Amino acid sequence: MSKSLLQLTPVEAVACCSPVTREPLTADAAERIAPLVKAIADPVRLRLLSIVASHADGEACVCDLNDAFDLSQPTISHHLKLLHEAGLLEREKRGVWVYYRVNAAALGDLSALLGGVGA
Amino acid sequence: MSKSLLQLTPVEAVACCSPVTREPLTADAAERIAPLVKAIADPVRLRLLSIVASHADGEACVCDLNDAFDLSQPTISHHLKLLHEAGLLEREKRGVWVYYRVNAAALGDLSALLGGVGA
DNA sequence: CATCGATATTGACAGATGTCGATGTCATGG
DNA sequence: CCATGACATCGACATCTGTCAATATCGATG
Repeated sequence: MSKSLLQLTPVEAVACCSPVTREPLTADAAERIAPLVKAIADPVRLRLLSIVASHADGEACVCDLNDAFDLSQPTISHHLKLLHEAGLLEREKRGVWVYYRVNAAALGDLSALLGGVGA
Repeated sequence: MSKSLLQLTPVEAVACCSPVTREPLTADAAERIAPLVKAIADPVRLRLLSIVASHADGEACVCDLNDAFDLSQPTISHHLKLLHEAGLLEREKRGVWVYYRVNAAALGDLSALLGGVGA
């Protein structure tokens, strides 16, 4: 009943791994983790994530996000899509507007993966 | 006496910032952090970092690293250079061999930046 | 149902990135 | 001082990525 590995979002595929500094990553693990890191390896996406995360109610409307950047609306939409596909942002449409909120566990897993604070 | 901002390695430029989830990143901060994230946003570099970090004595010779991959020596050298320039790996030449070790604080800062475990 | 406004998708393009083979550098050993 | 072996640099190339303008989709509203 579980999804095949290839259907997992990057976030789901990462939740399992021990910290990077503890033991050598396997090639497979690295291939699964890298897309998640890539998702935040861009200044615009870092800001998007940060704005959503620190926004009141923990969610932000796309309309707010567009205004925060000097970029076209399709470009912002593109970055939001990447963050969503990586599993870092959740998407909810309410009426005409679309709201994004961060997947809190995702950033935590990624952080633990790097810092090794977790088990 | 301090280096100008542009001379800082990505790692040095990041050590100052509050967690991504606490308050919106400024455009400047995002531009400084992104290169550090980019440095680990590649499966080969993730593995290199992981192998070095978990290696006995905390350091690894390039000769060991080359053997761990099915890639050409220049390619590994290239990735090591990127990690070094980002400030994540330190480089020491001893005789004919070159040893890399991780900048422990660097990964920690990055982890804290994402996870917000720090202040 | 015609329109409008919010968001997503498409197509195109310039620039960045990962890879390799060839070559350079530099310390060591003969 | 020449050869060798370890590592870095260079130049070329294919692919990936970020961006935009144009267009599509889809609720809401008159």
